[in-house]
Amino acid sequence: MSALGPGSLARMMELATVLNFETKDILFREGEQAEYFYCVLSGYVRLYRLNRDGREADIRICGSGDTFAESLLAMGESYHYNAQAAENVTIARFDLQKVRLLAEQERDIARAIIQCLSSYLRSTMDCIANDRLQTAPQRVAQYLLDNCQDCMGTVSIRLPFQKSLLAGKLGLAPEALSRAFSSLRRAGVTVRGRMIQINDVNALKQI
Amino acid sequence: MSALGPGSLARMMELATVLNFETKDILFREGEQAEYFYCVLSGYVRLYRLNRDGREADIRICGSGDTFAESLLAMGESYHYNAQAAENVTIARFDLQKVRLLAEQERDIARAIIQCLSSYLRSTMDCIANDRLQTAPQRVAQYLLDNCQDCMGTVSIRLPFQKSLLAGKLGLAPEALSRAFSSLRRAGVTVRGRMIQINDVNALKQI
DNA sequence: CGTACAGTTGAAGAACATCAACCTACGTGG
DNA sequence: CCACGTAGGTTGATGTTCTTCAACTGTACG
Repeated sequence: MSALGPGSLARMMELATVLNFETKDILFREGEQAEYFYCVLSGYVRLYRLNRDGREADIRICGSGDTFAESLLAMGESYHYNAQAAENVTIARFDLQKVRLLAEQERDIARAIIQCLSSYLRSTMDCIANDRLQTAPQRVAQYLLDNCQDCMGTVSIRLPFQKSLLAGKLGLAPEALSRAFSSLRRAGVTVRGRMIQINDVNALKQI
Repeated sequence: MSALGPGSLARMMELATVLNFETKDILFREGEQAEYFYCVLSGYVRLYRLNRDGREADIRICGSGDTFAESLLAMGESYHYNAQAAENVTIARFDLQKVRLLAEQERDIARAIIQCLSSYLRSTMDCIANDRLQTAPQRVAQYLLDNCQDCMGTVSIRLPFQKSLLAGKLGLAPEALSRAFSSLRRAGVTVRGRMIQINDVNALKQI
């Protein structure tokens, strides 16, 4: 949105419907007819898939400012994952068909879509590489490092969501995340609820 | 390309440089200044990342018609993975900066980029879900099913590349792929070199 | 004070990686 | 024509990593 000119911005805002969902509400399911794409305004939304046995795997955790199901602007008939509110959330919903038409007319909207898709493609590819290269403690260490701004000496971080959600985001069972945290204690990471203190950022980088 | 009008197509072709690489040649490395994006014309290109110990993990295997590094059209300064020829390949190379300008002018080029990014984003998200939900035999079974067209009764498939490349694509060590194939024998899958015979497609779907 | 939920810990097992040996198929040079 | 070397693939043995299940702990909230 921040990349749009005033005219396009206004026309996008006209198409937006703002909605609230409560924790664990399902926004849509895999296979459903896709009519909208979404932008998170507050809270977190979990995108996940099921296997035949009903086991769930998170694909992405969307926070405020993130969009999802945008890739259906180009191709879509139906959603290919489930979306669930991880907590009480506010989202903006856009009619896919109308945005498609708008993107044909307005260059800056098309450009914003390209930016957005590129950025998600990149982070999704990063996710594959991390899953395949890193162990659980390494993934957690990287998450912490990615989420501390200044990144020097001693830092404190507050997790923005539940640990079980972080576990899913990192492709781990909640127990594995817990064990990863406790194995990071020897690297100077102290966990108290959602507060995480890192004694030495450089030590963490060595993990 | 097939979605472009004649004018845009011609202007894109003007920007293309066709190049050949031999097996194991490196097209570019992670962190290098990005000047081009690529389209595979024949052969296969392996996109991969390294961890600190030098272990490699494949992110994507690109065959003919696939593009890569297109996400840099929106954002890029440098490549964020390595690209290596998995066999003798022919590729077309496009100057990123020039295509950026062209995409600003020509709507159909912007639309084609959106299509392309959407499709890769979708398949990359599928890859994450598969990695997290499926075991090695299941991934192999799904690969086989995805690559048999008619998909009824008995089918034969010829792998388009080496098994070690398939292993990397599926996020497995070569030994794990070999074991997965041998565990699929009881589901009626016979492997002889690159030829794979599936006795009963429906049985494979149950895996 | 009791209930519910998030998180931790322990024990067991599954799945995969790694290392090493071996087994082809193929091409080369004597 | 045969010995040899190489590269791709298989198989076995072993260890690591993570999942799963279960019991338990802490904490927030009515």
